[in-house]
Amino acid sequence: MSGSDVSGSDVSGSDSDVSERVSLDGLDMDGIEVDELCDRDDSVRLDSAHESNSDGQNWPEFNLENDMSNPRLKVGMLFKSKDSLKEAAKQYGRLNSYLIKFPKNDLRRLKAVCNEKCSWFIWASKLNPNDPTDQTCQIRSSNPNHTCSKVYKNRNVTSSWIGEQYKEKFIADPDYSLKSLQQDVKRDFCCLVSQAKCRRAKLRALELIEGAHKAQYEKIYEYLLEACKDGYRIGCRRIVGLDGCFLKGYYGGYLLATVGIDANNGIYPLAYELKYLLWKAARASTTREFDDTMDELRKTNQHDYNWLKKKNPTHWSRSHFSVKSHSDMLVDNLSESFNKVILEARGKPILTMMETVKTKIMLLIVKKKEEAGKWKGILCPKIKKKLDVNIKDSLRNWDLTGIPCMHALAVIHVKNEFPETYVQTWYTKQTQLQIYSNFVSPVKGPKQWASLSNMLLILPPPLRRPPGRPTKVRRKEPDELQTTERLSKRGVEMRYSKCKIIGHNKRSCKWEVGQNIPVKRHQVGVRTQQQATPSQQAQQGAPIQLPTASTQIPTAPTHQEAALRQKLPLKRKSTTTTVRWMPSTQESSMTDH
DNA sequence: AGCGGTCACGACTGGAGAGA
DNA sequence: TCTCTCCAGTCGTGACCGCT
Repeated sequence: MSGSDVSGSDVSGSDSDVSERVSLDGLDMDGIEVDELCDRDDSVRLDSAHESNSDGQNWPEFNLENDMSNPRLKVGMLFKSKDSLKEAAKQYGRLNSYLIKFPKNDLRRLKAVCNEKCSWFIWASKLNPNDPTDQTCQIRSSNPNHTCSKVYKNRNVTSSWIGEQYKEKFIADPDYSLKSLQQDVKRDFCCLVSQAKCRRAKLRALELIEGAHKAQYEKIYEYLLEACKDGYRIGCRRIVGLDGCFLKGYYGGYLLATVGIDANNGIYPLAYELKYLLWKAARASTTREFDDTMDELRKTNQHDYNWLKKKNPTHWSRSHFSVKSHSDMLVDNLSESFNKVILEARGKPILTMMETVKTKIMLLIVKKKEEAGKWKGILCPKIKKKLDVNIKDSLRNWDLTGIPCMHALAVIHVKNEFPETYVQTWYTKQTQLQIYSNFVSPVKGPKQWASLSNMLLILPPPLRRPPGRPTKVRRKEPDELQTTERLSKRGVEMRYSKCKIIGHNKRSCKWEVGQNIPVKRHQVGVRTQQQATPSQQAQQGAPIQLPTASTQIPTAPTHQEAALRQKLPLKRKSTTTTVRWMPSTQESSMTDH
């Protein structure tokens, strides 16, 4: 049996009056000459079709994976389910620029048509309607010929479909723009798509590549980084840097990173999570030096002194640090360094982000371990250098850092001993090697993660995203260095380049050029009162005030655009508006009653 | 089985408005 | 200019029903 090939005999806009319509059941539909069809070798009746099938004849079966690149829908063809047939018909329409619709679609049958005027159709029904377990569906009859022209706006070219088609492009080029996507769809599928659709397509593609944001939140419990913790327990000193970095992903928020110090004073990631006088007080290594500096501050700036006095110096001044920490580090540069390392991961869904961070950590651990292996001597190089130039005269520094001060070094030399042996074991090469002896093992696939069904499900933070483009760049404090500088446009006269009129820009242009005609919404059936455009004024006999500087003829809206404007949607509901930029448990709501 | 009709629901979409 | 969110309209879908 060679069924009629619906996709193959594409005669778009053909003048063939004789429809090559084939029906398996031999019914006379719309005046089709059944006898004539029956005389043809390739025409088959439904009765014989069923008989043949029950006799074991093999009808061609549609393969959703292989046949989708060029779906050929033949009469008698079998589909695993009605949905498979629908998808195949849609795909046929997308690839051949036809808008396929399904006016009849119920539990036992499916009819696909092209449009009202086109004679193309497919009729299919369940092979075994009495068997609820068997979803197999067969094309019973069809007309493969189109009597319509092709369409360039296809509803079946959905954002999801575009996203799947162009997934690879987004992998190759993460900065693949919406404009490029729009042009590529137009070129590849002869289909005009809006930018909004392209945007959703991009979201879909990124979701396919990186995983859905919400789905990943639910897996956080099952995702751990044990190796990091082990390394910290073995060799790092009891000091950690805790710092947050701003996330750019869908749910926003902060990543709290906990970073330790390794033997060589380098950063060791544990888990993911004032001016001159201020610095002088912070760097003071003795309480006496600290008190003197604070006195100086009180005399110069009482306000700053009062503010600083309220802070516990054990948290910020070297002079009050516990000697147990074995570190004199004042700032959280280690955390900032870590934030820079993970910069590229911040916009991704949570687990993808953590995986990216983990990969960075794995590489870091291997690199550090290899470096440590090459060191000569018992001390880490940075510490050795520090020891060589240690000119600090405070004994407390030895207590605080574990590295002998200048006086101690002199005594050690007098005693003819090695200064290295007086340095705390925190700084030895052996310690460094121990810290990096653990590897971050690759995480097994999600299917192999231990199920924690007894735990409360983690949901993404409740979030209502306000209109407008979300912030991706952290707002800098006034005293922070601004990366970009722009000349202010305050006081500069605006001029919209198309209508050439001074005093407004594109957005506020009310001429035809700008098309920003104010439309009253929220009035169903009420004709909108618009400001008359020059052409409308002309029609009404009113004098036209054309822009004098204009050399361009404003483009008139198309009929479709005009119709759309007539039917512009209703005004948005002015109900309670909840504005919450950052996820929080406390809902801040702005009500406009 | 083929076909036509109605209706509720919801996915998808375009456009407005906004920030970067 | 680009990108983003939200809103409301459009239209496809599925579940009915009934007639031929």
